[in-house]
Amino acid sequence: MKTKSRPPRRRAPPQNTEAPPGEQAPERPQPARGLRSRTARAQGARAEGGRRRPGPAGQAGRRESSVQRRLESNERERQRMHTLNNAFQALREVIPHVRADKKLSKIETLTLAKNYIKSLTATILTMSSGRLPGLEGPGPKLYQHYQQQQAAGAAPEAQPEGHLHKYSTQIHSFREGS
DNA sequence: TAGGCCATCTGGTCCT
DNA sequence: AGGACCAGATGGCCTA
Repeated sequence: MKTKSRPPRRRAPPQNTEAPPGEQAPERPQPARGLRSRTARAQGARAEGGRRRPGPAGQAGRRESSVQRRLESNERERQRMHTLNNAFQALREVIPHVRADKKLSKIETLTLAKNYIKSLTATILTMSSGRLPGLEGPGPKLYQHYQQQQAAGAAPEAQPEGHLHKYSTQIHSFREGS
């Protein structure tokens, strides 16, 4: 895995939607000076060939309403992906990791989150099944759930210390930018 | 320059 | 029927 410290890339509003300019999402940044927007680039790419080239029915003969539906669908898909990316960003912000200057990739975020959750679970289990006699509620249930997971053959390395070690190792590997 | 990561478009499928 | 979801394709940006 490579180290990345690049600034967030700018996204541009769609160039080809029928929506009036006033309806552009305000949070959408303008394209960097001198750069074509992604939408424009994609449209260019479509014109240049590849899978996105309109089929025979889609060139001059495609009905206006069909084109309109496609544009609306594109916009919804864009919004959906923005929502997904916002969720990724929110997740990044609650996962402790060493290099705050380095933005975690999506796969790194998911992997780190998974192991972070496992390490927290292991920590809670250690506390609830051990030295906290007064603890009632989630502790024993959590422990039962954990044992069931183990019995179901979850992760072979799934020992409480193992999760913490794995998470810690992962953090360090990110620190070194590997 | 290669490889990783990403945004976007697109068509198919699922769901309400 | 229409929207949500998904995965493939594509090309740009960035770093090593």
